[in-house]
Amino acid sequence: MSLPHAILTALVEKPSSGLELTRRFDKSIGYFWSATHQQIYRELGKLEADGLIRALPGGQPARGQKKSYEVLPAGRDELARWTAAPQDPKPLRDAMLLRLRAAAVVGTSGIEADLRRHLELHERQLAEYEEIEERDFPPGRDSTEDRLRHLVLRAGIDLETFWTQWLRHALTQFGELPDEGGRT
Amino acid sequence: MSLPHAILTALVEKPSSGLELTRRFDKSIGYFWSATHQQIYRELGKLEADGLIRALPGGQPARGQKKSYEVLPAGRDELARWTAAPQDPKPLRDAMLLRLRAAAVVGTSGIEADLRRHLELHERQLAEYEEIEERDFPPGRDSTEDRLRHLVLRAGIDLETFWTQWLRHALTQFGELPDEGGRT
DNA sequence: TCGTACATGTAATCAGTTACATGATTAT
DNA sequence: ATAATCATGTAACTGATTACATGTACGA
Repeated sequence: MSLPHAILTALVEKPSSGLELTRRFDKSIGYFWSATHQQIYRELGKLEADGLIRALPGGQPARGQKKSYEVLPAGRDELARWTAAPQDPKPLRDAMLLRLRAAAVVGTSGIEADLRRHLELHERQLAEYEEIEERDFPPGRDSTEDRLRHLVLRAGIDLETFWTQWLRHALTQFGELPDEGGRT
Repeated sequence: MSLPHAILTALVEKPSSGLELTRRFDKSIGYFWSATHQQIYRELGKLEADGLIRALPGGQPARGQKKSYEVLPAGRDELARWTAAPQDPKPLRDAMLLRLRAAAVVGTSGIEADLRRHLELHERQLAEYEEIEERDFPPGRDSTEDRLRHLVLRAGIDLETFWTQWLRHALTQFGELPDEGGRT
């Protein structure tokens, strides 16, 4: 149940319309909690009905017209409550690891190309994160808020670093492997 | 759409009943693709209807009676097809990172205790993985199948190592932070 | 007036979770 | 007999994804 809180966080940072939120969920917050515009509009409706946010005054009408929201005190309270409440980490769920486990019994043919492709994708993501770090967190002077945001970005950087290293290591194994590991 | 393939992989490794699969999904395969018994029984029904698996001969009847399944050639083919097919990595979705981002705007009070708790949980998981590595992959002699399974376990170990390090780093930051970062 | 980008939404479907129901087997 | 455990399932709900629908504003 984190999507409403992701939206609240984004709206506290800056009041926005649905489409603006959608764009921000394509980067920034979306780097660790993605959402589509359909999810966002639905959730905005619920949050408004629950009295956690409201449409910015300036009476905008219906369809096709921009409608911006801001967080109400109740919304800020709910966000603070959720942030402090204990939550168990979700167990890992990764399809590539599953595919390698499957490859151990049905053969590895075909998977190597996709490992290479994933390596490229993770390298690209890592480069993007590192650009952001250079741009937004120059060495030396992080404010309190910046320090936390930097910490989150560091997690992204370190995770992408892990994946690129692990994928490179995986690919070295493939040079030594027969193309078919399964008993077909 | 990976659950059926996780089950196929488990059943190729060893024909099993629903409950046996459930137990194996609490460890082993479940370490990177978890599933509850409800999901598993539902999926076993679908896989049987689709002709990818079948109940082991020895005419078992209905409720309360054990019923084991094995993978049919069509199931093995489908698993090989899925393993080789390109799939995009799913974007990261992590509630703890979101909570820290939220903490940057509504204050950090309360979250530190949960960071410590997460650190303990990840340390425990890491220790468990390392035991498995020692027990199942002694240095030197990995077969082809073992090499792939070891690779997957390494990913688990390295990921847990990352989390423990990152959480420790995060906690050092908290010593220097005021309890309230938000403008209440 | 036509196409394109902006902007907000609905509907259907799918995957995962939670709560509950039912029967068989075994030990006390 | 009865309680605990093994074993298989149903039902309801929630969250996420995919496809589609509708309307506005603006430039060519």
